[in-house]
Amino acid sequence: MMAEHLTPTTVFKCLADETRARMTLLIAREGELCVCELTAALEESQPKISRHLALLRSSGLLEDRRQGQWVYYRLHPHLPDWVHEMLATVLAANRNWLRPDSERLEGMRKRPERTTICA
Amino acid sequence: MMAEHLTPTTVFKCLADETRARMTLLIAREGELCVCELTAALEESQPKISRHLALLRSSGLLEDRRQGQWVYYRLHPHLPDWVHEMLATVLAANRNWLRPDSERLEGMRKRPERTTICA
DNA sequence: ACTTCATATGCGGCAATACATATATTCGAT
DNA sequence: ATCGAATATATGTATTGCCGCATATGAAGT
Repeated sequence: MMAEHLTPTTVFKCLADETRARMTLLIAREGELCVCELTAALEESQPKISRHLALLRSSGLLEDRRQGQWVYYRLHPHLPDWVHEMLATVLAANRNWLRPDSERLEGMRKRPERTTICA
Repeated sequence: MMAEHLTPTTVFKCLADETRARMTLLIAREGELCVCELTAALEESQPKISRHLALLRSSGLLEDRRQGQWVYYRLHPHLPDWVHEMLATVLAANRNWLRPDSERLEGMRKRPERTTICA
């Protein structure tokens, strides 16, 4: 169910759940995060995190890549500009709201090291 | 249930319904619209429109004002900046998506004339 | 092959939400 | 006072969405 159409409603539905909003903004902020990092940062169960990630992926908002035993999620590269702008705006104005999550992420130990293959 | 906090999730929940997203963007575009104009523009039943407007109002996204027999809705004046920015971004990039609604609005006859009391 | 760690998914239950229809309310005009 | 237009709400029902739990998949190492 790959959505290249990505209507406003679709995007808003994706972000209308607190877990998904926190995940998405954290990913937008960090660039790329794996499931276990999100599980730790949000302090939610792994199945719950995975569930919401699957929804965000199938909606076309996120893209995943597998590296070893980990699966990393990032914003989908073909995301329309307005979605990026929107996320940036929301992120900039709601740093406090996201702070607990980002702090737990910082404090997380044994974070998987990604081999920076990125160009 | 006036929302002074207006978290990202709250705002996104408001816009996660197609009817509400169309209404809100149309109002953001036009400045102010009454129920009958929205009913005509979206081609939806009056109770449906009214219900969604009530939700948007009680969430703090919209404000209403009564003039004669009509009730006009506009974006709530105390809306945080990021919400305005967000709506502007989405609106600018999705004019086509909103076009059918705005065209029906244009083509509507007997639109109530508002006595421009605005400052 | 077996174990371990990371991630994904099927299922049942529960709560939230949306809808259509019908009925109230409120205002302006007669 | 009464009528009609505009808007709101109430009710019953169907749908959707989220969750927890258990289990399945898949990769890496022994």
